Amino acid sequence: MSRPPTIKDVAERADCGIATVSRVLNGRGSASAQTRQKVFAAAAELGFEFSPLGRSLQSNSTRTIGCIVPSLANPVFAEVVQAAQTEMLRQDYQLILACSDYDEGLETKAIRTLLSKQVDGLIVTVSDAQSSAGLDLIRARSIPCCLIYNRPGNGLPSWTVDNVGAAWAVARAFAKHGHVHTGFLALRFKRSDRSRERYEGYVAACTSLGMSRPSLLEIEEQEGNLLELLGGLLAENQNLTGIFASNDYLALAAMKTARGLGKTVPGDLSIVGFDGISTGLMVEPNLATVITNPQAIGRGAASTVLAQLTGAAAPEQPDPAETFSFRSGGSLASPGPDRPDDGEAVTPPSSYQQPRSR
Amino acid sequence: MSRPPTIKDVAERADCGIATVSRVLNGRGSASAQTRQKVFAAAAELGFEFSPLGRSLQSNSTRTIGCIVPSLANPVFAEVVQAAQTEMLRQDYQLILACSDYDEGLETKAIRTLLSKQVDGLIVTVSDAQSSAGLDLIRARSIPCCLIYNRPGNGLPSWTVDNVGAAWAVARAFAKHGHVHTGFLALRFKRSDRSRERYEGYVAACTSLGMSRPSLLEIEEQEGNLLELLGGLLAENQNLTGIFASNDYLALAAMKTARGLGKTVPGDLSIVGFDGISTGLMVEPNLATVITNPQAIGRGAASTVLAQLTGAAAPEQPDPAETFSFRSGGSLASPGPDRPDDGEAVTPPSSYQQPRSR
DNA sequence: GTGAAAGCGCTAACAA
DNA sequence: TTGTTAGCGCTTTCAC
Repeated sequence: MSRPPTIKDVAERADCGIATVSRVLNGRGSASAQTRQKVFAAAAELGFEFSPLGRSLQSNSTRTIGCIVPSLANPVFAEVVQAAQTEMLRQDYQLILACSDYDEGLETKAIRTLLSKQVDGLIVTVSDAQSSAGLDLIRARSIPCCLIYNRPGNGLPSWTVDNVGAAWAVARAFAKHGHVHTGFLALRFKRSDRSRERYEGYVAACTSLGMSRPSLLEIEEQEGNLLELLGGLLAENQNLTGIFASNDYLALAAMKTARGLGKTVPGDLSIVGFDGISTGLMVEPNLATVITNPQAIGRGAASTVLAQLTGAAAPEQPDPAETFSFRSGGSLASPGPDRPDDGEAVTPPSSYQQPRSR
Repeated sequence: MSRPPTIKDVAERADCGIATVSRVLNGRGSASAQTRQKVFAAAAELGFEFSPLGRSLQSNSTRTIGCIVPSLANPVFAEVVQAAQTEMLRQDYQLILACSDYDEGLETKAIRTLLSKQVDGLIVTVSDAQSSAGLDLIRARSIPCCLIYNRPGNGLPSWTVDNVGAAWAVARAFAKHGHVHTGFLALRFKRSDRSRERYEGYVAACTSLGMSRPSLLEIEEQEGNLLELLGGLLAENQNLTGIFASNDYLALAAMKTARGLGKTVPGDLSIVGFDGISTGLMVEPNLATVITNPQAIGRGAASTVLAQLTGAAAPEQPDPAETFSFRSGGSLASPGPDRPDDGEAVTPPSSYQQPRSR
């Protein structure tokens, strides 16, 4: 099979000029019924398709959107990316993916690379939206861009979760169950402004609600020995009756670790996660957590960028209160002797929430 | 900020021809030291970068690889994609992602789209490599392509897991523990040749090992009510003492469901998964499973495609026996009264296996 | 209604 | 050593 036919081949076969082919096939300008016929026939016979390359060079647009997330190993980002990709495809845009591995340097490098690749827009999560060199590059080129999971700002829109509101919901849940001394468990705290936002919101909420200031249980890096590190942390913080983990995976790990230390969950230690990944429902007891909707975020961010490109109206973002809902679960109960949770949701489920599928 | 400078701008500023700029900046051909100096200076001052578009049009290559997987919601694919992306980036290639959602039609459509986008190569998982229309398109254009998780064949290489070997390992583990009546649990069985391969291998192994022919517990589709569907299946198959699930997520769901039916795991029902996702270690009891290495597969597939592009030697694939290892766990024990597993691995861990990170 | 021609940014062949 | 030129596939004036 030789190389794909070009507009020239079609013109030759239809016995007309290339401009005519372009016009006919693009439905622009005029052409006699007969010419149209011939051109369509020729194109069909040759199996002709426009080369996006020639077009891009000409139009200076690639119908391509760059997407940068820290890691697909985090199912939340995996879902976001997939949803974004699906939405772009609907509008005939392609998604170029890059992972920053939670590294600010790689982040900036990836942005630079994608920009030089002439992407028409970007969807990005950075570790710190306020101080990101990469975002500066984007703004300098004034290319459509939408953040995800970052705080909006500096002129860039963002689809995210109301971290502070969610942290308050968690604090209220702990308070309601009579917890006083709780901790906030985070991985790579320094590299994630969303994690910090959750923490700060949580601190504010706890103190406001009359609980003691939550301890910060921080895990720096690698996780080969995540369980060991966690074991150390939990052992050092025996006074805590509850832990709010900055994501579900950590929460599950904490449950596991607590068990390993001979503690019962929720009897000796209550645990609440964040994200609402479906595995949280597979464990015993069920994981209490903050449910978010990565699909809506991915779809929304994609629409936002595409809207800027096409001049369409930007999609409306949901009310912050609708960006999450609290799910109670067996992992949260009153401290002391085991007592099952009453199952009452603190935040009512909203229509924004949708069943997860895989 | 105006549009990025072109080679012409540089030539003007360096007071020379555009060809000279091209030569100097690309390090091809010769140029006097002085000219070189001027060109470099001009390029630097202008912040010039080659436009990949012009280059592509010229060279007929986009430095872009398409990647199609069923879904990123499956952490195995998420890891594969990320690993592939990382490897491509190392060689300055971009990764365009598309998800087929386990739909053969979308699969073909995605392949068609990416081909028309002029990707230089493809990394693909199809639902059935033997009968895929999309793969035919790829072969027709003779574009470098590497399958993942599919059986190699029809001239296309594939990085995958030795599904049959792994199924045998699982069967041997069940046999060793004295199980006779077991079942194979699969989701979307019809749409996944890898799932079928695991099943067929498992059937062969069980019968060879003197166990009864395993039942096929099949779940068609959606999972909104996955747990309910599973409940039904398990209830209908009370005679089984063991279940081999075609992936870990299903395995975890089965554990949950079994508990819901008042069964103990592994006392009343032993469960073995497939994939080795890290969450399997967070549950109680630990999930016995087949550990695979998606990262190696993603990296390998990427290298394989890139090698074809650059003419480098294709990376060597690991011995099939090294593509997986069996991990024993608390979810597998002898049927009857609870008896803890002895923890002995059936397949020795190999250097091919690496710690998962997220 | 239609085609010739310029030009998008680049590389490579060919002259000079 | 260097510049000129001809495309790569396409869109878009602008004459005809």
